[in-house]
Amino acid sequence: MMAEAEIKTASEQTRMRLLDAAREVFSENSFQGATVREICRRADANVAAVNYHFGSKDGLLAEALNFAPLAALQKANFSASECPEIRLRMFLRDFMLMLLDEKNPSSQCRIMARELADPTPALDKIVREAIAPLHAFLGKLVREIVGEKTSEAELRRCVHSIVGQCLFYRHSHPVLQRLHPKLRFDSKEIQAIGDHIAEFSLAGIKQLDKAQRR
Amino acid sequence: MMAEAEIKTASEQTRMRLLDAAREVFSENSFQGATVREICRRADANVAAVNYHFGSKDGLLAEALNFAPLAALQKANFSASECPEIRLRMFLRDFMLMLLDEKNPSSQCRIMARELADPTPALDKIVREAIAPLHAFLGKLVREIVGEKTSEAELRRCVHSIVGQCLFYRHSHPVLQRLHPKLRFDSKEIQAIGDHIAEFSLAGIKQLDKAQRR
DNA sequence: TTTACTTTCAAACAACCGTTTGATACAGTG
DNA sequence: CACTGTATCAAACGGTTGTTTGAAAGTAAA
Repeated sequence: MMAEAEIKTASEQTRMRLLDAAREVFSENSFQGATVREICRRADANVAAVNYHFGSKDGLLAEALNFAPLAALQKANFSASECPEIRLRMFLRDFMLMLLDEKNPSSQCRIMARELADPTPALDKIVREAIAPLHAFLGKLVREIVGEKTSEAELRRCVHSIVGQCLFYRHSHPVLQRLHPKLRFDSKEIQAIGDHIAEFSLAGIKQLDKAQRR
Repeated sequence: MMAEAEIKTASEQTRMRLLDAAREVFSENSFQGATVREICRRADANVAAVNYHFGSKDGLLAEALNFAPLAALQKANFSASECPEIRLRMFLRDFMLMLLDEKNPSSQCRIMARELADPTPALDKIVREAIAPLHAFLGKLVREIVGEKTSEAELRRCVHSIVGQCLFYRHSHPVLQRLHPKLRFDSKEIQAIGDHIAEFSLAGIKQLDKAQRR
């Protein structure tokens, strides 16, 4: 019954190897493009292992998703005592590192970004557990910056503008590589991108605030 | 040898039916998700027709792409005599209509947006003929607004911010439907989105200009 | 009509997909 | 030891994919 947390049975080890491989492959290919055979190859497991442990390819994806890191980011940010402008800046830095840094292990966000375009049976879970909380979090943050007068529709569009800028770099990565072959997305460049999005968005948000008073 | 432009041979008619159906199916599904059989079914053609007329599924996609409407938009905008701020506003309205309006026939932009995420043999053509010119066009427009002092890197990030906001609504359409089920993307809402992106971005651009002078 | 060429079509092809099967090895318990 | 449920494995299954084939139909000039 696994007394020690470190010592896992052989079965649990292959389960974890499968989950790791799945996160890798699903973040590199689309759901249709990712194959069970490739996942099992990387996990050094038999093709039947996926169906044995997770029931199906869908089930594997659902279990591979874990948005705890994203939630932790929001929680930490929420309890920070800084002003909302600085908190937005901080969050965007961390979020972009999570989205773009290859060394960052939380490829779940990359899967999430990928699955936006064509829906998967797992999309409902992604929306419920990751996207909806993220939009709510950003909505509150923006609300702190703009006044109460701003309508819900305009607030929502601001959140969309912020998220859209962030996801662009992930979605369009293959394109950006061809447009600007010399550009490297090291952690310094990623931070610069995060800062740019923060400044750009703060100006956009405050302009809306001003237009309201006019 | 086809004297009249309107009267086409039977062969050319099926070619066009195939291209129309291909644009439909490719804009609804990913490249991997779209099947040759479905395209031929909608075009009332035999399965072999695709390979006979276009060589392969790749070739069909390549020929189905036609970015003339997008280029026309840029050209018309470029020769307008308005100030750059208003031209940006105008362009974003038209561009969002092209991206989101189901009644808009130029589904090529929808295919383009779709293909950003996972590359296809046609991606090189898309980048060359559509994305690179689009970024160059927006780059010039933004350059007219900000001064000459702004660095190329920052200018590029502004373009990315604008394009990112636009593409977000196309990419995340399935997600937005679940987040805000009541929201309908009729042409009025699309124009409001375009205007929001314009205002939001203009503030972001000008803030960058001010930060420069500081 | 005969001839030559183009276009369509049903059928089949080879490759790959997710999933299932049944045998086999292996653990832990009595 | 035997027994039992779990985990792995090679192999196969049924289905779908893009593509090819070879015959049939259509077209147009000689």
